[in-house]
Amino acid sequence: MADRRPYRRESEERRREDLIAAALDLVAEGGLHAATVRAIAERAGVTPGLIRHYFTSKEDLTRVAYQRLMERMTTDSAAVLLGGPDDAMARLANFVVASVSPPVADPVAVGLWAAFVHDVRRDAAMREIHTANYLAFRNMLQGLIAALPRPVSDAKLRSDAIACNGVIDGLWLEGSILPEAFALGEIPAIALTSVGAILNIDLVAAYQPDRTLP
Amino acid sequence: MADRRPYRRESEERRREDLIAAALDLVAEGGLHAATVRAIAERAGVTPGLIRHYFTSKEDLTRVAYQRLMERMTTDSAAVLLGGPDDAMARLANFVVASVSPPVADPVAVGLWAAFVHDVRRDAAMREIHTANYLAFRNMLQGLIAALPRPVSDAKLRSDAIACNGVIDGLWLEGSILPEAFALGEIPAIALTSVGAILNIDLVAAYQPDRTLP
DNA sequence: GGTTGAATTACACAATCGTATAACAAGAAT
DNA sequence: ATTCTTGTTATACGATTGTGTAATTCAACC
Repeated sequence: MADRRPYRRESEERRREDLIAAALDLVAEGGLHAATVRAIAERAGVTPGLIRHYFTSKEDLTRVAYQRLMERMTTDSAAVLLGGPDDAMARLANFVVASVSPPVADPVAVGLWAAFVHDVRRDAAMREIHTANYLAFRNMLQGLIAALPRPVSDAKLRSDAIACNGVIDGLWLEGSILPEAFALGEIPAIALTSVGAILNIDLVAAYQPDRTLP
Repeated sequence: MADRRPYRRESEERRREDLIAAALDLVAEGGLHAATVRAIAERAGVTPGLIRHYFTSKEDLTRVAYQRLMERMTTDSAAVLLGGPDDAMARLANFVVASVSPPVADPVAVGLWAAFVHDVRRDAAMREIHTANYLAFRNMLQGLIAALPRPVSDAKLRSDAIACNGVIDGLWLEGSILPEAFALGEIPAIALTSVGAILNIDLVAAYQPDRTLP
């Protein structure tokens, strides 16, 4: 008998995590069609058969990977809130800037996200994942807006959140797809001005960049 | 010998157009991976081999199809300007609404557009097509903004255009991907309010819906 | 320290992919 | 009518796809 490939047993969580990460890496690099079962397995350091041991199908893996991606993007945007200033306007300003700056705004991230858009339209499970994460992000934004010292109706609060989310998403998209079309810091500055204009507050003045770094 | 499939000879333009349309249809329906050479040929009513007669490769066909798609989207947005009102604010308002309404804003169109995003990042020719069409749209918007009766600097004009384009794109995206998450007419209304807030004008009042229809 | 269960590898299979090349046939030219 | 050009079909090929199943080997358990 020829020598069989040696291997180590790992926990289910670890293996699933590795496979998900490998899948996302490959989609980011080469699009959905580059994330083949064999390529994912190789990237994760296992053999192709193992994928079907942890996921019922490739479609299953795809769904889980998308969920992980969306989680990560929301988390990265929210990270700036931890340890930041307490002032409501400053918190909102920091959140807005973080949402259109790396690592959230990033060419690779956009390509990654776009790869799943069609599946979201077509697959009900994917759409559910998308809706939940989209609303989570928007509600987080709405919470920040609601904390501002200005009285508004619930209806206005909702449309303000949708509008601000729109600017953020749009600028995130354009700045990420065509980074060379904008000057350094131009997109974050425009984001602050626009969101401020929509909410009728001076967000630019409220912005407090992270000073923990030298 | 068995009967060979009968066929008619067509002009080069007609055949190329049919193949491009078939490719876009299939991408819209089933994503990039559904647009195989065989499926495109069948949809266009020809046999697979003919594709390689009109396009040097499938990649070639893909690029041409993307160019056609982008053209169509810009054209659809601009169509509302023809035969519309002369007032600068009304023209801008109508353009904004058209950009976030069907047929520009549409689940199929978004899926279609997203399918190409990754290729845009990776392929230089695709990126060139994207940049040209993105700037064409933004410049059209900037022209409408510049026509407003308000004095602004060139720099402000540019950032205003980028900001307004951002809101439009973001709302276009969200409204198209999750149409059921918004009330009828909610997205256009928010678009008018937001763009108006950014430019500090009352766009809602300026909006003049098409009255040529009964 | 065997024994056992399950994680992992290995292999096979049918389907489908893009591409290359040769055979045919439709319609214009002569 | 016959020839010629070339648009079009037909067919083949190797590579790659997702998946199903059997063979193995690791690591925990008694």
